Amino acid sequence: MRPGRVLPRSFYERAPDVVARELLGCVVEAESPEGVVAVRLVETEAYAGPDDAASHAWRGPTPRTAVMFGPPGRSYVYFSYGMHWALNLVCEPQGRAAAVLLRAGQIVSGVDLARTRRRPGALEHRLAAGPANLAACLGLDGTWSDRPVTSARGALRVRAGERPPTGDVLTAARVGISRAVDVPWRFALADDPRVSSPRPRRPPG
DNA sequence: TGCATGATGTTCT
DNA sequence: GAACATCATGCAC
Repeated sequence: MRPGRVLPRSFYERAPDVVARELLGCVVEAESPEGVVAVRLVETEAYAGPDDAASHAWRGPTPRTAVMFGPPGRSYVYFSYGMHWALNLVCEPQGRAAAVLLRAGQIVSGVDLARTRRRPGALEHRLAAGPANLAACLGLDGTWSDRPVTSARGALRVRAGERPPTGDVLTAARVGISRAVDVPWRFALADDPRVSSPRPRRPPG
């Protein structure tokens, strides 16, 4: 796969559902002293600001969520359930909170390193299935939060990928939340085994 | 194949 | 004190 250009800040300066959908097929790269792991995204979710009851930013900025209110094109890495990290990309102009949660992807580079960070015998299509697994493959923790992802020289960056056909993008309700459960802001590539469960279905028609 | 459960820190009520 | 943008395991069917 020919590596695409690093996505510019303007890409993220839009509504989170638009960014989430267009991120499918793009490649996230995390570079550390151990090496580089690259993941082609197959599943994302959009989260908005104070209007979205499922969003961390719903009740306004806190020390944890301040990043979401900052400039777009930066990382928001949060710790959840006492043991997992998850990677988000901040969207919308500065002052408006929104982010895209990266839920699952295909390892396209650094598979061995990713497997070392997960489980020795892990199957490829399970390595980065789920937001915590994805972050683990990339070797992320809280120190990776609030970093730009728009610089080709940065340790964390996102490259343009092959745009999937519109008919291959599934839309569904978000997973693992208890508020605003009907908002269809989960996006995934159809028929990709790495999409975390429950698998979304093709829209009717 | 599918559900109940434990691990465990940060945030909010 | 409870909830939470989770995952792997174990056991029932």
